[in-house]
Amino acid sequence: MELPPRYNFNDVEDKWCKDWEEKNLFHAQANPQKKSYTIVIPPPNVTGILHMGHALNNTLQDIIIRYKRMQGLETLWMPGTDHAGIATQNVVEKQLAKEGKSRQDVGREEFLKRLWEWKNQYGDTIIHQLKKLGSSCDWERTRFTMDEPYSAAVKHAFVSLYKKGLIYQGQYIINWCPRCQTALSDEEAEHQDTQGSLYHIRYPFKDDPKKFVTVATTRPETMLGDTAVAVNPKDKRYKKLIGKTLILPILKREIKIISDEFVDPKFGTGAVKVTPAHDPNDFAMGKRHNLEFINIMYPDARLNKNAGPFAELDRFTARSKVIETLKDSNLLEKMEQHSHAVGHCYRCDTVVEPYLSKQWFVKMAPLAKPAIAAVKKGKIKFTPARWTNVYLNWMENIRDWCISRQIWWGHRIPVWYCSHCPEGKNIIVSETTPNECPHCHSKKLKQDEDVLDTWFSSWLWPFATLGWPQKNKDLEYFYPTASLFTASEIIFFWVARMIMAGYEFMGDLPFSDVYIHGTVRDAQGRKMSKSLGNALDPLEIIKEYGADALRFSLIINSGQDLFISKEKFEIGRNFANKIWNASRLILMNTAIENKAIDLSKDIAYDKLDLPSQWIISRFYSTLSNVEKAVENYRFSEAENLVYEFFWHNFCDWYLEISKNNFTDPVVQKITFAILKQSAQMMHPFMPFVTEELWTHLKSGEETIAQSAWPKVHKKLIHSAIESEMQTLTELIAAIRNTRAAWNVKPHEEVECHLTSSAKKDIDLLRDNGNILKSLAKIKTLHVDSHLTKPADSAAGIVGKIKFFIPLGSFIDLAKEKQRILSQIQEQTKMSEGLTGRLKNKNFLKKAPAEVVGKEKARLASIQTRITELKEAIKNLG
RNA sequence: GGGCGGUUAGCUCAGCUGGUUAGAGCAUCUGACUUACAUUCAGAAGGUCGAGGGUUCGAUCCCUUCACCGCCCACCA
Repeated sequence: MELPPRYNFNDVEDKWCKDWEEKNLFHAQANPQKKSYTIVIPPPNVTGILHMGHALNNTLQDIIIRYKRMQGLETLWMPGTDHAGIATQNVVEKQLAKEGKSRQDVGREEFLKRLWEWKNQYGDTIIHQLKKLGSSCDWERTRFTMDEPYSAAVKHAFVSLYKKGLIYQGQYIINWCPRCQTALSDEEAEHQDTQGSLYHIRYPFKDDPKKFVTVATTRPETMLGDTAVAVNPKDKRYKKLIGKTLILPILKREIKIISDEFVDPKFGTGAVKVTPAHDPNDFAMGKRHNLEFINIMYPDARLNKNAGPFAELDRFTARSKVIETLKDSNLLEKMEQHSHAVGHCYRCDTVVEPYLSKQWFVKMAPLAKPAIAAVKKGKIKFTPARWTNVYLNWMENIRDWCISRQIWWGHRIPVWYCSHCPEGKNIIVSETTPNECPHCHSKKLKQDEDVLDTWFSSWLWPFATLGWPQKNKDLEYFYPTASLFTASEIIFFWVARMIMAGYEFMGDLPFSDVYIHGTVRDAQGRKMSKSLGNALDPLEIIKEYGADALRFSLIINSGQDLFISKEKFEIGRNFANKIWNASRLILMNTAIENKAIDLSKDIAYDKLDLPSQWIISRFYSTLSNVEKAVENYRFSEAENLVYEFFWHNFCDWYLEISKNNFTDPVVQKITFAILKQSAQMMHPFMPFVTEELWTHLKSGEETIAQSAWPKVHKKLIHSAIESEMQTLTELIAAIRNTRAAWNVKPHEEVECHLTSSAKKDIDLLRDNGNILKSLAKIKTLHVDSHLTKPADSAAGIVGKIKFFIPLGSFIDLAKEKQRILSQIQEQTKMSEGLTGRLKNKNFLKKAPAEVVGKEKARLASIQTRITELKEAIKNLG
């Protein structure tokens, strides 16, 4: 076999990427003969470039998809990208800015043209990168949230919700990003703790300007929009003042003191300035008390004419000017340090402004109902389970969803206004562009300028990608999907909304399992980000270590949040190399004609020697445990299992033993069959190296990706065999250990005497003498049930087996004595502890008989061991 | 302010219904060019399982208090 000693992953991975795609291997089709297993990819943003989070997310999906595919299910992994409204628009705006232009300069139509150009040029980047990872998506189906059919689905969803009265338009305070100049949903405003100041400002009374009420605020510039001061009706300090008139400083506007339960008497001064147009609470108070709503800002957060002397200033400049002015007129009582959470735009990190504007909203409570019930009933399960509460908590307190965005990249809201009909009656909501007003037949219609929140399209992803609202076979066959893999940040944005959409539009859940994986961080625990410069580029890792290594290393570290540094990828690279070289050894030494070996039929298991029985048993018990682990989403455990089996059972022991017997056709068969099935077992985790090996292991034309997952033969799993072999390996380890302690050169062969009081052991040792001799480098081996310790020999014990290695000139009696003495000490300590426990009446009464029995046996063996050790010391003289 | 998670070897983490001597990888140290692999092999050392209290015959595991770290949610100006 002409395999090179160093596994060349770059070439191999490129080759199979191409091959799989050319064969369109992962294309799924409705097939009533089989059960379906569907995953929809969390669509990365078209602007996205592959980062470690994607790598982890997609590896997880690929593992389970490949696993289920091999298990014979019709697996569909639906890929695609999200148009990512604001994010993408920002990218192209930056491009324009380099030419010194704004989007307004070029106009909507031209700007959209630019966006599409950008999308067509760069939008597939991340798709290509996902392929390099080995993702076995159905690439033929790749979707984009702004594809024509998908857009139709979005419109359909909007219109259908509108018809049910679940979508409404209204003037409310929303989160406004002054840089993006658009509304944001509550989820899109990220709260960051900020050290700010709490300003205490004096508002003088109209009828006694020397007296005043002091209010506290963190945003003093908003005072220019104040239309009242509120106090708690129960607050004794202010009770008498309710209804009095104050003079708003600077603008000299007369405002009233009102009372409202909302006010917390304990915070600040107990008196709150009320700015109904710039604060959500004040907005509510404004409605309750019929206050005036004064908007003091332009959409870019400069102050407008209503701000009087501060008009045209930026909000933060205005803030300091206001403070200065108040100081000058002695109306600033004090400034306190105050830390509070300030909302920031999740796309550009600008401080968001609570801003009064007309927006579209979705009424969420009715949608949440079935989505809550589904999770409570366990129809949808979160893994890890603790996310269930996070989800339920949010859903039970859900607020209406602001879905309109004042940007241009996205699905335009399917609403038209008739310029002839009166306000309020002029709205036309339609899936298709209307020609005329249905009421007055006017043709003067104008479409709503806004587009929909990106998430208003992605919440339809599990079914809109399958052709909804059209009814078709695919939708019927592949929906509901099976599992969804995502990070916790996305639960509210996407997962919760998909569940609601699933029930609302499909009448059924979108998926039954939600797997929430950890965040990938750097070695210091910081999030990976470009600006910090700590981001490891998965593509670089793929180049340097291989995609299999990237995948394997990420997953084996993925118990919770991952702390990743470059060296962590060595484990995967080394393992791939190990697999490669073990295969070389086997392929170089075996001549297998019929490559389809069924270990349960083609081998006389009962006649095999211990190591062969053992490796077969180990393989099937590992396989069975891997299945359990994957089914329960315990991926890192699954990888640990295959790693342990392949490296430390198969390579370290079985292959080492078999090396000497490779001429035996039975050993060849077994070795080959185990390698072949191991490759299959490891394929979901390391698709490339296993696919490459498969070309040498398979009998037909199929790829390993399409091959059938090996069947667990329970009859070939024997714990007795596994424990016998364990005795043997422990004995070998103990002999090696003793040799090392005495500085016996590794290749120097020694004499060894073995004995045991159990006949079983004697048989075991006699049957496997060759193995002992070769692996423990023993020249002459003496096995005897009655044996006295040879002079000048080092001794050791494994279970009931004692071994002696005559060391002649090597031996240092004092040192050996010391060794044995410390062993005696250790054993005595243990036996004392055990004796104490076995004398405890409560223990004997309450502990299960099984445990008591085990402890008794343990004590007995420790005691014999102690006497033996003592004897050994006597023999030393 | 509410909620959740974490604290186990120098580092990163397993330890899945409480029960032998708490495991692995990396790093460290000793030794080995053994013809599959030095991305290797053979060994060693390293832990009062964050602290206190409780439940139990028995606690890394259950309860409780505390400390520190992290995350999420939140309209206290």
